[in-house]
Amino acid sequence: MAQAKTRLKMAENGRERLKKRERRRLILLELKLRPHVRISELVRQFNVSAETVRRDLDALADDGLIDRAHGGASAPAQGHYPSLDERANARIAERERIGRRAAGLVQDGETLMIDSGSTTIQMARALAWLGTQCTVITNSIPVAMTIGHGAPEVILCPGEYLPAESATVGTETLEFLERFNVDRCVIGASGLTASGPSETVRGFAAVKRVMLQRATNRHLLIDSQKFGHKGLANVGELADLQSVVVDAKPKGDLLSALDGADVDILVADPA
Amino acid sequence: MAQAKTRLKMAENGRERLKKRERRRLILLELKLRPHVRISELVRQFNVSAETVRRDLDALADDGLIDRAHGGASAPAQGHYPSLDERANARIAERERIGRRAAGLVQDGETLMIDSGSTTIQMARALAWLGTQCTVITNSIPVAMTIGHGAPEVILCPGEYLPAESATVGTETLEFLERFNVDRCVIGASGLTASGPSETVRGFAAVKRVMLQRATNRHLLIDSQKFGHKGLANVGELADLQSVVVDAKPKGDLLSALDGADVDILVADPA
DNA sequence: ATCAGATAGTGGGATATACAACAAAATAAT
DNA sequence: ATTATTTTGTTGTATATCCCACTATCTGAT
Repeated sequence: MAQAKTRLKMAENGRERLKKRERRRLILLELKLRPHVRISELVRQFNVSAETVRRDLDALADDGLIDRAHGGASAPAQGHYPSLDERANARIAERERIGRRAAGLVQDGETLMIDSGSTTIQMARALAWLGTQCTVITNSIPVAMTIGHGAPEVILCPGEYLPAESATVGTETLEFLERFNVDRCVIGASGLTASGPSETVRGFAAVKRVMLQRATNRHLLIDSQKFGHKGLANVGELADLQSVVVDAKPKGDLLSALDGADVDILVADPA
Repeated sequence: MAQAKTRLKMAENGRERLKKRERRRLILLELKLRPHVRISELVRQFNVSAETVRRDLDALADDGLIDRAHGGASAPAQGHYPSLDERANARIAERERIGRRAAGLVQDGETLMIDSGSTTIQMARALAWLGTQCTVITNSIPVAMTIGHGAPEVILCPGEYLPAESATVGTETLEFLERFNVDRCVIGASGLTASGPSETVRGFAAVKRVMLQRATNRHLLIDSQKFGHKGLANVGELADLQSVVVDAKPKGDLLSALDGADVDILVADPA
């Protein structure tokens, strides 16, 4: 009969489609939670043909919202990391060396604070790999998750969650850290000059400062590419550090300043 | 000549293999940076056969270090929840309905506590999608990360990090929660009977209890499959709840007990 | 040096996915 | 109601991946 007239009242807010939109919304939502979805999964989930899902994924990929893969799609690289060309790979290798060197400093039974940052994550991996029996306090979720799979115990700091950095910051973080005294702290930085380490993300400088205050041994992990570079906020002075762990020995001003401040320079073993 | 004996001393600490290990280490490294790698990429990168890469990926997947996909592999869902086998997939639809229903209860400007668990993650997704302007306190890292991409502000609880559940527990968590008073709390549970909700994971029951104490409105999100099931530790009584959000209305004992305790039963809209 | 175990490569058949063109169905517009 | 447009499903073929068994190579140990 003529009952088709009583259809949904969609015309109001525009000429947009519904089913397609809904599917694609769910796909994006799914990829916020899991890094990868397969076409075959989505076919079952939506009860549509594989071609339809394929078209959805292609459309979303064209908009740059997802990364397409054979048989599925994944969330766009979360952190804005440089693609894996030669130099990026090389730098990762150096950070890993730094991390491994720093992890070697940690003894069984120690307590330590670990800062957020890509270099400290590498150290966390090394620490998990070594299986050092220690207790780690961190405001970095990747560090917590990495170490969580290894032997050490992990305590996560509270605070406001920063999605871009996957870490917590703010007064809650600072207050929490101030309740502890640890054997060691390990921090990263955006830059290192003769006047000390500095950081671009503003809330992070305060976290690093508190960690430095609360630890007996204080280490800065930093890539040699950051020598001479200056971030927005100063973390502290060189004298606040006990040692810097680097992939290459600094030169000139920075070297003499480090020597003058009595900071140990630990160069990671090559390869 | 016979000088091959003086080969590289790669194996640092023991009788472990080298080439295979190195490849797999690099694969894991790659997946820390990007969410997905394809077998064809790795074949080019390592100059090995596809079959070898496939074996690497299968081995890593067996160890739970990566998620396998057709043609490649992806990083394990940051904080891997109980694996999503066929049945888990089927229940996702219902959990999402529950989550959406619960998210609809939240008004702009409210403060709320959200528990850990797969159902509450679904609610977090709905909340992020709705863009409700609220402040969320949670001990669940997936919840924090999901909401972090949306409008709401997120405060993460401190505490001991449980890798299996990707959440924090312990006295630090409880103390932290006790410092707040919120408009709403949303908890999950392993089971629900006439004597109240219960939980299997050890430290979680205490967290849920504190959340219930600190909130004006108290909601339990639970899948109808868990009706009648009983976990290890009791979270509280039915009377501690203000409402339960479910995908299907309970029956029998449970229904009358809920009515008797004056608990609202909110059934999620189908489809 | 020889041998045993582990590791990597090769080939073939089975399966899954990609791609393109077209048909069917649903929806919007007239 | 009819047409136009969009969306989805289907079919067929090409390509990629998977899986299995087997062979070749490497490594470490006796």
